[in-house]
Parts: sequence; C-alpha cells; structure tokens
Amino acid sequence: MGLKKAFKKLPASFYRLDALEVARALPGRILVTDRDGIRTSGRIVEVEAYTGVNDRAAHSFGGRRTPRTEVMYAAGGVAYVYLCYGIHHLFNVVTGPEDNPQAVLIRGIEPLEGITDMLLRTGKTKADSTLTRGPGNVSRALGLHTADTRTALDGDRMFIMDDGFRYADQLLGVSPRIGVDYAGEDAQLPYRFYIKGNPYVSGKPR
DNA sequence: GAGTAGATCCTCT
DNA sequence: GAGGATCTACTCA
Repeated sequence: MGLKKAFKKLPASFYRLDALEVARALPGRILVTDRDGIRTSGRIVEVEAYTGVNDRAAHSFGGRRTPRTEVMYAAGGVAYVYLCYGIHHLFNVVTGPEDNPQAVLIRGIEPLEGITDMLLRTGKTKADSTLTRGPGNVSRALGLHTADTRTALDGDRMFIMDDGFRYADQLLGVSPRIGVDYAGEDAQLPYRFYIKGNPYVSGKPR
C-alpha cells in the first residue's frame, strides 16, 4: 500500500460518539473494505443517523433487543449489516457507548478504488452513478452481507479513513430520513446528511 | 420525466 | 404469517 501519512484510519474511540455526531462527521470520509485480497473504497456522500431507544425508526426503539439487533448494543465501532425486503443488504456503523444502541446507515458513496470489482459484484457493465447510490447498492458494490455484522471497523478488513479532504460547509445538506414513514413524527427528524448535487446521493437532486 | 408494482427472504409476533 | 431503514423496470405522458 502507498503513503500512510496522509490517510488516517478513524480510531475506535470515534465511533463511541453519538450517532448524530458520527453521521455529521462521515460525509467526505473514505469507506474501505478489503476482502479476499480485493480492496474497494469510496468517499461517503450520504448517511442517516438512528439514535436508539427514543427513535421510532431505529430497530432498537424502546430498548428492543433481539438476536438481530443485539449488535447495536455493543460499543460503537462495529458493523451492523442486515437484509431488507429480502433483497438488499444495508450497512450500518454501530455508534455510541456500550448499551446505547445507536447506528449510522451508509446510504451513498462515490467509488474510488476497485471499481472493476464493484462492477463484477453488481453485475453492471458501466460505472455510472447507480453503482453505489442507495444503501442496497453500496453494500453490493463493497461485497458486504449479513455475515459481516460485528466486524470491527478499526481492523484491516473494514475501516473508514480521513484523507484530509473536506467538503465545503454549505454543501452539506440535511433532510428527513428516507423510507421511514412508519415512524410517525420521528420520520420528520432531520437525521439525513448528504452532499448537495453529488450524483451518488439517492433521492431527488437539490 | 413521473408514478407504480414486483421482487424475495429473514426476522419477530 | 406479515412486513420491512430498497431498487429496478416498466408504464404512461
């Protein structure tokens, strides 16, 4: 691998912060997976925060604890991947201290390394903006599935880097989350953070 | 370009 | 046994 200096892997302590703080800090960072010698990475451009027991949209709302959601109660810094609609794998970062079940859903990245492998995994023939737009596509392109739940995010197989790049403050958009209408009033909470105008952000451009 | 239906399977009641 | 933190293709205009 190349120069290490400019690329700083985010430490486990970063993920112990609240989901909202982590979510605000993630756009612009680089998500990397290294599986079977295949390295793929992309710059995060869209995330959503799920703030735990008080958040109707979160799997852990009301302190619900099941075999599936158990990993959300771990200390921040591990992956939570689960299957949605029987088709899509959704990749989350568990955040907050132990027994505070929060998470951040990664919804969109801008591909950087391993684009050829992403095409193979997704079965696409050209690298257009649909390659890694939307949480289902992100997981597919990075080769993530439910078995990757509990993988440490400060290890070698999966991590997030800070390469010093920063989006301008005015490019960071905030909006309600997507697909959580069932959550009542909580569906309106401004917990989605995205880069305005970026083609890898799901939903309508603004 | 906008709206809608169908895919598909694991998890919890 | 129901339903879900979604995506794509197809229709109609």
